[in-house]
Amino acid sequence: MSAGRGRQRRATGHAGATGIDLGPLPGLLGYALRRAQLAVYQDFFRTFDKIKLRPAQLAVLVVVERNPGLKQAEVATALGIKRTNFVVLAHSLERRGLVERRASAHDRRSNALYITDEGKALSRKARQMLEAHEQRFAAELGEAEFGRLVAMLHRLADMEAR
Amino acid sequence: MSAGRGRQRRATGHAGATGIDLGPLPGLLGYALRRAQLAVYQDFFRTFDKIKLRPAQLAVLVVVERNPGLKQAEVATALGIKRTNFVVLAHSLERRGLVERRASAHDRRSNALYITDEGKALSRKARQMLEAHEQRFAAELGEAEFGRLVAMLHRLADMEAR
DNA sequence: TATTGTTATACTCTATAACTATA
DNA sequence: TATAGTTATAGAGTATAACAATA
Repeated sequence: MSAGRGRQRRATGHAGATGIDLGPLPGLLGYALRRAQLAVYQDFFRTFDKIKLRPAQLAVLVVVERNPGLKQAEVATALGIKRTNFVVLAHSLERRGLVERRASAHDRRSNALYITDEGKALSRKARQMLEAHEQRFAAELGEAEFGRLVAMLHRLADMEAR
Repeated sequence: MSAGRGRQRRATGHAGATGIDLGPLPGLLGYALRRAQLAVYQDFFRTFDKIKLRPAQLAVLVVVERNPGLKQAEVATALGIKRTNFVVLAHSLERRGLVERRASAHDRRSNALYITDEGKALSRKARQMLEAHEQRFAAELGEAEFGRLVAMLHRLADMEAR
């Protein structure tokens, strides 16, 4: 019996060593994602503490640098941020002189975003930190596996909902 | 020239199709993790809306079921939750009659946690939903790749900090 | 003294409603 | 009417400090 019993995914015995039975949790994608996300973000915060950049701030800086003149709403939706929450984010970067908001000429409702020279300088610094940050994880898995991991994550993120 | 130029990781062109240049973001582990985490959690919320269980609540239920009599602090640290934040979490499960808190006999400071019959019944329902939830993503990647993904995530999570 | 559970508190992230000024 | 930016607000998740009861 017990022929085609299907999926198993038993406790992978990953970590903790608390002796506590986590049951199916270690085999669950969401649980593994949360643990990895936590570790990677921790490393991000440690790495970028020197220049006080949070992940979302860095993402905005990068997008604005590569796409000068975008409207706030465009940057926001490109990054999956609600435009209402984007306001304070853009404000924080503007206050620090990293990004400029200019009222658009042909549509005076919208703010066009531009990176400043100071923003570009910080972006250069950030790129090096980013490289070191990424490299720590890429080295753990090897470049090839690392690439496959990132690709798989995007594939899951891009799945049709429903 | 350009011989050993090292890491590249250019835009993977994953999604969005907004025409906006995201630069290095799609190649970044943290960015990919955030996108995948979001998608998987969205699916979790949709799936478990019927029984109104959040990820952390389910995790506690599972751990308490498999390890009857654990102290609050033990469950909390096993799941990477601060004991101070665990209080409301345990309370929410107790109010719903899924879990019981009994004062420990030999250490009257601590609460021992036990799953109730109602909790067990919900846990059974949850297991089926969990199976469906997981299967959606496992089917997208295939079981083998899915397993490798989860293993890689735990490996990153278990890396030495520093 | 140290630990367990607890309260209070604060900060971030995310989400919704409603306003304003433009279009 | 619809859209861009904004404000206010509320809910989670996570963090620290401080306290009472107990060890």
